[in-house]
Amino acid sequence: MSLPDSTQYLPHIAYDSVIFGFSGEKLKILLMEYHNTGWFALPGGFVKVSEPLDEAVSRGLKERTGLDQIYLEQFHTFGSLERVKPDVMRKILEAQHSEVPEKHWLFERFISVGYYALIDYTKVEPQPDALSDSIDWYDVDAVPELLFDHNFIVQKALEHLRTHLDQKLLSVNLLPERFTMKELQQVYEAILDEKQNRANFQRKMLSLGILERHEKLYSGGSHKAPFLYSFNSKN
Amino acid sequence: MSLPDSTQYLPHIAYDSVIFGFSGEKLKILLMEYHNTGWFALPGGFVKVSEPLDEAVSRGLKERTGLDQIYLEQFHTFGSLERVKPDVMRKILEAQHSEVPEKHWLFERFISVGYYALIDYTKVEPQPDALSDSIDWYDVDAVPELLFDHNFIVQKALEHLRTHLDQKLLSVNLLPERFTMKELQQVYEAILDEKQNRANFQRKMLSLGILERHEKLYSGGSHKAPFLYSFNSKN
DNA sequence: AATTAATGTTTCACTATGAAACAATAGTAA
DNA sequence: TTACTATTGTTTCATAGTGAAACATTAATT
Repeated sequence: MSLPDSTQYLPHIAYDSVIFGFSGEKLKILLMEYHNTGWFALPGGFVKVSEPLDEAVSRGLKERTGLDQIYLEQFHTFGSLERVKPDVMRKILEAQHSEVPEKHWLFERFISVGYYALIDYTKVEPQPDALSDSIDWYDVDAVPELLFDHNFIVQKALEHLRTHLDQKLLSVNLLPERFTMKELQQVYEAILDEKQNRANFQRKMLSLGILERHEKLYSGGSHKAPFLYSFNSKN
Repeated sequence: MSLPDSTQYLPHIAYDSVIFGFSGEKLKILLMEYHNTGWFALPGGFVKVSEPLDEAVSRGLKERTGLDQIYLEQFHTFGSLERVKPDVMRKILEAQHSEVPEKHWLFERFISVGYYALIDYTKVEPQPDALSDSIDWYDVDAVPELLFDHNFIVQKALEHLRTHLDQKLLSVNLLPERFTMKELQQVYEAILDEKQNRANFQRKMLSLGILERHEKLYSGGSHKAPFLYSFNSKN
């Protein structure tokens, strides 16, 4: 495999994406592990010379998750000098390329635009990219040490997600088409990292007028069966 | 005057700043007018090769306003293709340089990071930069047509400011050290673009526990004198 | 001393919210 | 059939917050 071509991409500009999913219990993010290094990092990429920034991120996300039409939000752009670590980048390339030149555009300074994505965990088959061994889900409360400033980026993404959870009804994107009230509450609790009162949560959600109630879900348990809901597409 | 040097700055990366001030009645922003073109744009600039992004913006702001230690917030990064207009950039340069080369780094595609600043209107003597004739205050509800996507950038900055007004107590930065409750209310009304109820506004502000009450301000009017307040520095 | 205009405060109805109790129900077991 | 259990759906009640209006205070003027 050859090194990425410097003429195809804008130099100095990258993006990193924090891809959130909900396992049914915990909030998780996708992390990559680089070949032969044991190093973890966020999935990211570069912007083609004639490609909108947003589209570059969508493209990368599609490659990594197979999903199209994902909920994507830009939250911050990272441009400190501490994040510049050409040696690390060199080691990553050397771990799988026999011939790495002295100078290369990937060793220069990058300013990175942070995006987060919310996806239906059940629909994804994570795909590693050329540089990485594996890509997998990790609990947000057990993220390993990441390269560059990526732990900081994850933290910022979480903050942004929390503060905008309500106004944007973000939970839509983390659940399957139909879900129970309990599942919805669990998403909220996972994101906000705090318990919600069951009765009040239900009242609040129903009062928003964005939920449509469907048939009951008979799970086989010896207790009342919950209704299934979907988000009202009119909103 | 010579053209800016391509080796000194990161190519393809710019910033634009929406600088808000409060006149005592209206919310205003600083706009530049380019030499010999009649064109208006946001003040912006480029990032030096070894300079943190945030610092580049602070530096530009200091040059434009003379102020240090300004409240600055990054709100969005703009990377569409529509914003790429090399012809416009060429005309701006040609309007004051006799010799403009066919190729120049300023004519290439730029991704721009948007910041907004909140400053004390009374403390500023706006300073034009090399490319601009003048820099002046304009009411946010009467912004002229701007170059590139700058009208869109202003709109996004306003949205961000509005949604974060309360949580970050942003009004601090738009007022002088001591101010009346009425002035504080006027800042809120100017930013939110809607009237606030006087009694409730006062109650809410006082209940936050962030205001310190000082002596009264005797303006000479034949009516009760208002107290002066300052923001409690403990917060 | 009366008047005026702006500011400071209180009241009251109404809504929102947190905690708890109550009601309904799908399955299990007697 | 009938109790029993676990979970979900709903109601109640006390409390806090909010919007609109009225009331109270006061600096200057007449």
